[in-house]
Amino acid sequence: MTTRPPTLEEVAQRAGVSTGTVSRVINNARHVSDKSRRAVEKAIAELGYVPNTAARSLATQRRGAVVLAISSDDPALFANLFFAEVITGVNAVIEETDLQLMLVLAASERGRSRFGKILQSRSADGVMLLALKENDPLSTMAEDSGLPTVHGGRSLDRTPQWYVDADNRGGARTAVEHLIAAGRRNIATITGELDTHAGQGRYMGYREAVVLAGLSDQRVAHGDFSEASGAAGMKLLLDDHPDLDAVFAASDAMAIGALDVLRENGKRVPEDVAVVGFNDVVTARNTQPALTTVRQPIEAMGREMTRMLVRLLNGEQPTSLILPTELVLRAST
Amino acid sequence: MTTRPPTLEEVAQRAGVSTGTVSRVINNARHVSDKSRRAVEKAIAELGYVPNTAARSLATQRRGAVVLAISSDDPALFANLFFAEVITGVNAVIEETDLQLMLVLAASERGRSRFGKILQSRSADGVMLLALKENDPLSTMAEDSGLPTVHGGRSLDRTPQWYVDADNRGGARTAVEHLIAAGRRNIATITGELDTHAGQGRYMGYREAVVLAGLSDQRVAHGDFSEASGAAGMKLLLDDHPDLDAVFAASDAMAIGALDVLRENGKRVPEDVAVVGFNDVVTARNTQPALTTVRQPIEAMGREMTRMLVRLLNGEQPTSLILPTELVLRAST
DNA sequence: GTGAAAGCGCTAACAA
DNA sequence: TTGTTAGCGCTTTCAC
Repeated sequence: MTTRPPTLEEVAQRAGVSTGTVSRVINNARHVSDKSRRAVEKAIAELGYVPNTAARSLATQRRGAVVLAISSDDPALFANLFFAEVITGVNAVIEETDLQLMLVLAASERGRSRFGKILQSRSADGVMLLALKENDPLSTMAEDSGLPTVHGGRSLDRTPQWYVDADNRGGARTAVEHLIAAGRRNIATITGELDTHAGQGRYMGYREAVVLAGLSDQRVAHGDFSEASGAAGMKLLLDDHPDLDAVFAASDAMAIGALDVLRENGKRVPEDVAVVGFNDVVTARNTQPALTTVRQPIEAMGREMTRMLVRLLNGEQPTSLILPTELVLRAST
Repeated sequence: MTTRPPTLEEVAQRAGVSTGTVSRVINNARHVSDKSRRAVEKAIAELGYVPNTAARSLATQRRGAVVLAISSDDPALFANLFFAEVITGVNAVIEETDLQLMLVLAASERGRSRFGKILQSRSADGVMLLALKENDPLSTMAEDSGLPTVHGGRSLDRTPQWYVDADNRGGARTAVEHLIAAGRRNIATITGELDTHAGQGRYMGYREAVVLAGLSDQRVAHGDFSEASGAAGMKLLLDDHPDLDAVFAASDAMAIGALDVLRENGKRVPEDVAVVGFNDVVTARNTQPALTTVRQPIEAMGREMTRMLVRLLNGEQPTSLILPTELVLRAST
């Protein structure tokens, strides 16, 4: 059944021209007469010719593929949603090109070494890296490989040359300013991991907003983005600052944990305490009450990362990007 | 900077053997003396040699890659979660092999034609298909291509040769039997789209359970898996069968819609009406009350699909699989 | 057990 | 504008 696909040479014979001409038509180079072009196109259509990608790669030294590497040890749900959205964005741009998308989930040691192999064997022309953790080994590997690399997000230690990130700081600031505008004065925050750029940025955004408004920035609990840490943080805050009237949580998961604790402690949301989260994953809509949150342009990040990489592959100079976030108002504020 | 990677020939020179021998070592064929083998391995290590995949593909006529194609027009959230989990499972098995994973999200016409190109140009050795819709064009394309193809899920019209599916019928039956065991007698269902295998199977499971218990299977509303259709279905059921004391919804989203309507109508869950969903996506845990649901082994589906494809590529005969589901008990029943 | 050499299907440089 | 041909880096016969 599986009959060998036609080769370029067969197309040439059928069209009555040389392989060089066929190749020129396919890669639509100049210097081809209309006559030959038409003959070749006819032959291609008749034979159902499709170029052999391996042969082409070997000849051109280009792979026609890019890899999206995701390094995730994170709590499954958030990470899943996040990467699904990123992939959707990436795919949208990839579809407009002739590139193919290779996916590497490099959580394990094994995954990392596979990623290394791909880089070394030049199986891909470029890489997009979604390193949700700091100091990710993948980042160094990609750099060492010399392949064009675009990062999603930044680390604290060093800013990659090409990256797309969400405006964590601005988003947090806007969220807290919203609380202030709504008349809240004793605003607390539950931070994410402060050794991440996102965690740091969101904390800075909080401080900026409260300090600029002449309010105290001392109502702080430190979490790690997880629901449990949000609950724990909320308990601490309630103990230490019983006067608080608003909480900005650096993730929706933490906000959800905080909501639970507030409910247990008989605090009404938003009457007694307003709550804002960050992310807008599914859950935000289904909490009680629905959670006001800062929406990140996750799909757009995927799109822009891909556009950036494509530019890089074309030899153009792209610009790193910080994408704006959006405050989504719901019942919790 | 980007210096050309070492070739097999260079390894051969360094090791003082022929390229043939190096190749034999790399593909660990027999007929290599320990001496040569060691020399070659040393040279490989020293040079940091990694085979050029394009050249290898050209020579072997194998691509060393499989494609996971997802055809999704579905409501973003569920589809995202679903495919993220599948991908995780797929990746886990892929990591154990030398295969590379290509991802094609073929929602648009463009995506479909890209998929076709991949098949025709033999850029992949096999394909995994996650066609969330029935009668998906991708399915036909894959079949026509003659490439080994494994399906996730089945369609109603025809059962693919190789597939992995969840036990929709059994899961539904178990869920409803649970309701019966809990003393419910007037059990309703909100079905999913009945032109899908999953929708049909879950409906059948419901009927099986109630009929076998000597109860009525007439409390039925038809939905389309979406939250809105769940709400609509629940309204109809409440009108037509005010005596109902339990609802089995064929998706969590519909269950959530149903919960809202029940609340609006002053029905207590689970006191007045017990509710069971199907799927166990994130939201299920955060509903009020938390939703009892049938959990599908989504990640396992990804894993098993991949194992099946790998077997096919190895020329073995796999067996199509129906994976068991699990009832997750929470507060809503 | 090993080496030599003929491809795999395409591109690109050079000649014509 | 077109044809010819030498690779691209690997695998795999076939001799030895």
